[in-house]
Amino acid sequence: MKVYNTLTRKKEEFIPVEEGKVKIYVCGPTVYNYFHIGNARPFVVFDTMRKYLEYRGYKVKFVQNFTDVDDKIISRAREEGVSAADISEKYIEEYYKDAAALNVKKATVHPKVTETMDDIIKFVADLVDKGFAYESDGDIYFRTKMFDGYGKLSGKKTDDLQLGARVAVDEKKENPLDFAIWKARKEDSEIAWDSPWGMGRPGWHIECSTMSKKYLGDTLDIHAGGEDLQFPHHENEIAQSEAHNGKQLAKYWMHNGYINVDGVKMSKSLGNFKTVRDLLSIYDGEVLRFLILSGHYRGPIDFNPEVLAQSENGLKRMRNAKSNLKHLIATAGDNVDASDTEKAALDSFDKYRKDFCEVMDDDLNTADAISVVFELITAINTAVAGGASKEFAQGALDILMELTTVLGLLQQDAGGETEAEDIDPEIKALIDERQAARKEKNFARADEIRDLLKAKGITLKDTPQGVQIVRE
RNA sequence: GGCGACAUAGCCAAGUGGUAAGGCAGAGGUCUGCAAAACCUUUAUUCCCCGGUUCAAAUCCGGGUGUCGCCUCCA
Repeated sequence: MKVYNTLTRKKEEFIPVEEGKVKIYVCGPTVYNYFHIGNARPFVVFDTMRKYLEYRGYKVKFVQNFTDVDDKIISRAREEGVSAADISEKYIEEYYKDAAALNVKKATVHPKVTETMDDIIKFVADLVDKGFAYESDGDIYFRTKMFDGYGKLSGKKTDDLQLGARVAVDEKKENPLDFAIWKARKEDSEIAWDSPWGMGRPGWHIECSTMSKKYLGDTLDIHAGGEDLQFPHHENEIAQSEAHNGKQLAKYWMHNGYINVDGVKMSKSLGNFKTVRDLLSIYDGEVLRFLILSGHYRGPIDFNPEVLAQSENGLKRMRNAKSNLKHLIATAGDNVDASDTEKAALDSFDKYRKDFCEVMDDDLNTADAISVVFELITAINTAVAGGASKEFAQGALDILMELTTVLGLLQQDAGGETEAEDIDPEIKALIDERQAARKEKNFARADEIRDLLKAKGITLKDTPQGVQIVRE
């Protein structure tokens, strides 16, 4: 597999540090609110990376943190008159709900900053001991000019950075580029931990350095996140970790592009965001996932109702294929074994498996992978046009599900074939009545019943194999 | 000011030297009592513009235009 490595600005062959195993760290959310669709992008993209690597037989250890101490959490807690922990715990729970709706699997470990505090303090103390950090009025700052590689990820040269352009230069620092790794408490009511430098809390960047080291060791295979984290967050992580450990932090750095609104980046500060929670009341999670995966992860996605509708319709085509196959299986009756033609068709589907892997191997080209799935679906639908044996329909369903599962699509049983015994007797009676009416060519009554059930979210499709029942 | 990304049909989108995938929407057709689903046909002489290299360029090189991003917290 090839992946684009931000560190080298090139696609490189992916070779894990340890054969057969992959260690991934993805920067997780700061839990002070529901996450928005822009935040969701890295969750979905790197979850897909993980699923694909697992599909290819790698053992993946996937770590995604929760930043549960932060200015925003503190101020939110203050506004609501509750503790910081109340806020962070609530939104961690909400994270899990929304992530599940997007078919994002839980990480192997979801560490929290508050539970890693001893390690963080030790990490900071080590950096001070080594001379890479210094105390100033209770704060600890990282001495960027001590670290030779500073700027190697973002491609920034320290001389070119326009200092103080957007934020006032802090005279507590030796150098304006230095960044806080420990912040002294400003008032007694603020949440704080005891440290050799007094009561305080960690800076943002140090958390990820400590948590990734704690759970994944000195060198990870893949460190990932949104491209806005490249600088300063990831640059600072490299500086801290490599200064501390003397080893390369990550072999591969992967960054996803933004989700835009009217061509402008969606962000909390601009206020032009849509939370996943709100979107889920209109679209189901797989539609959002489909949208995110329908473009290459490094490119931008413009977010608007039209692309959502397109994703919804595209996903519907996939769901129809699944549901039609299930209906064929359920109604196959005596037609059990595949014919020779069907066997040959089934064998030919292996082409799509190969194509799928080929495009995914090329820097996780999920857009092409989706295209391959559509090509498979066309092939299946064509083969199945005059009915199919149970064996064939099952074989076709298996490969369809094999590929879509890697993408995290078609996992929710929306629009599936409903088994006869699952149907409410009242509805079953109506369906039977409609079939009888159709036989007598009483189409007015038949259509009336169909409309009635449609209003209840049950769609009836008359197929050569009998009536197919689809729930919305 | 420094650094970087992007520009392909009505829309979304893949494609880094060999003559434009796939999806959505639209049009026509097949099937159907009608629907639905599905299948078939159709929709870019052309890939922001201008030069250049090459037998051959959306793809490489040079120049330009436009949009966006990072340099504060941000996925």
